[in-house]
Amino acid sequence: METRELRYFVAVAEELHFGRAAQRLGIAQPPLSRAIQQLERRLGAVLLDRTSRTVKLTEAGSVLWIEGRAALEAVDAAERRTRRAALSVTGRPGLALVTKASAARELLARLLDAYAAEPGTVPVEVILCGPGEQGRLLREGRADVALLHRPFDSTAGFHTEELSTEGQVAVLPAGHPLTARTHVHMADITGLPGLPLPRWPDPDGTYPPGPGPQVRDHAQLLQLVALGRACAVSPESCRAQLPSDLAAVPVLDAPTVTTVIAWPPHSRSRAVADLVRTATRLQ
Amino acid sequence: METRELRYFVAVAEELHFGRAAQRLGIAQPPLSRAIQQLERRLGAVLLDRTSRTVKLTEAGSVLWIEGRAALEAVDAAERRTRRAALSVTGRPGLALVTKASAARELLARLLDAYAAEPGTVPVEVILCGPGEQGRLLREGRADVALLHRPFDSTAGFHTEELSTEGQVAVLPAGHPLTARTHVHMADITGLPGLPLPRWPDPDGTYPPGPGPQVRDHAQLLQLVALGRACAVSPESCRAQLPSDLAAVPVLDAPTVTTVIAWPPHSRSRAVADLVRTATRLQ
DNA sequence: GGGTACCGATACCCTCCGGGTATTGATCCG
DNA sequence: CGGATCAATACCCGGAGGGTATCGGTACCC
Repeated sequence: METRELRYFVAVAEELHFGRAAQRLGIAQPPLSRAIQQLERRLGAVLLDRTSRTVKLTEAGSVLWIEGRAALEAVDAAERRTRRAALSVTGRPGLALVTKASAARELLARLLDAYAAEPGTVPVEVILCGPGEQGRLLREGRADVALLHRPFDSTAGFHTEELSTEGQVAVLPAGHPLTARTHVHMADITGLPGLPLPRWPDPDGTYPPGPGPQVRDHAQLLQLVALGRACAVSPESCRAQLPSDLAAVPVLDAPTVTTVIAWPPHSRSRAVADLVRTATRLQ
Repeated sequence: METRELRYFVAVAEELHFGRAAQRLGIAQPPLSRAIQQLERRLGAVLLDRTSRTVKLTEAGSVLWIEGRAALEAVDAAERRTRRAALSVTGRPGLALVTKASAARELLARLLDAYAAEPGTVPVEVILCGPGEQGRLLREGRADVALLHRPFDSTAGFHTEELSTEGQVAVLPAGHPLTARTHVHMADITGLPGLPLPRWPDPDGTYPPGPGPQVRDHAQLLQLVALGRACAVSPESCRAQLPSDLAAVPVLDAPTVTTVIAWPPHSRSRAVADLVRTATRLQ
């Protein structure tokens, strides 16, 4: 199977319309129809149920859609990583590390310092992204390693090593009655009048229904808490970045957050291995 | 990047010889040279250092070799799974489960029974393979789910759920002095005169150096123990399959063995999800 | 040191595959 | 019934991909 055929099929599977799919691919409709027919013949499988009015995926078509998308991602990742590796000979970055913009600031700093101090290391490019995007960047080959936070981020199909675990704290406006307590429980903060927990976007970018304001990153979150419009539950380490108008109280029964370093399972690069080793020896 | 180009490059990267690679690919050498040049031009990266006598991988070439192989595996897996999904409409198997020939016999039986009893299930084809091969079969798309045993099998880049954990026992010829003991430690059995621990093959099929006989599967192992040529450390559940001329003694400090069910991380199939759910609820 | 074997690159030709335009045929809708 | 929509078919063309012959450079050997 050629990647061209796969791209064609994925386009049709997503548009469920040959004309639109062809347009999206930048080709005419007839060659697209032919390519799909040929693919079906070669696979010995009907991928699409089509009348002259509608196009639907068959069982086999659904499988090829999911599996094919993953395969195309792998091909693109291979291409991107190769390009980056080629640049690193002449140009700068040898390794790209991705993490959430708002997390693990101190851990990351220590990691980069420790790694840079090792002999034979390469420059590390740090990519900061929004929550939940690390996995995608890693899969797409835009990064070589990631710092993830369980259970928030999925460790989807990567190798991981645990780096540190921490409890969580409730982040509240300074002066809120609860800030006088030495600790709270989840039950204490889930139903606070006027201070709902915010909603984070799903992986597809939409927000789950519910009360609470929509947030996209940690800065927005803190802003909302400062404004007295929400309260939040965050990993303990966020305390270091907390402005003076916010206060934090440990939440005893909130799930523990584990920071892990993750990388693609087949990675054989010496640089990735070194960085992971450095990270696990940090503590 | 087309899979054809990738296959060509991987062949050259593995042979380090254009002639042999071309032969392996079933084409002539000149078109292969051209294809690689074209790939290098498109990527803007030198992949191979070549003189008229030798061919070596560059840094970027190594990256593309590793990443490209993984990508090709993903493409092949997509193709195979699609073919199987198409067959399952007309023909038999809807789901392929792979496990070691010698392990989890009882657990597997219970799982298959429980799954078959659920509504809306599909036929499950059971594939038995040698130790350490499950991951490969899963990656290649020859199977949809696998039963693995940590820490022996790598859970490489899959999603997993733990099913059960068990201790390990030393398997010895019946009548051996140690069989009188209620338990032993690793130290008791590592240096037994005439009863070395056998050697298992590495993933590449070669055996690590050392004393101990070479074994490829559990049957060979038991055979060797029965012959008084080796002793073994195996998961407790193997006791049920132990012939009368062998005896088992718990090893207190041997690593615990965890049976996990594993599947490709992007799998969206209802059948896989059902099977996993059934498995986790087994206990 | 020249001859030779080896090996990747180049030159050149040819075929067929992938893409384009024009049209058909089927289905739904007013 | 007529028009609109959409996938399939018919037909043509250009170029990408493959083959053969040959070149040019390097190591080896008598």
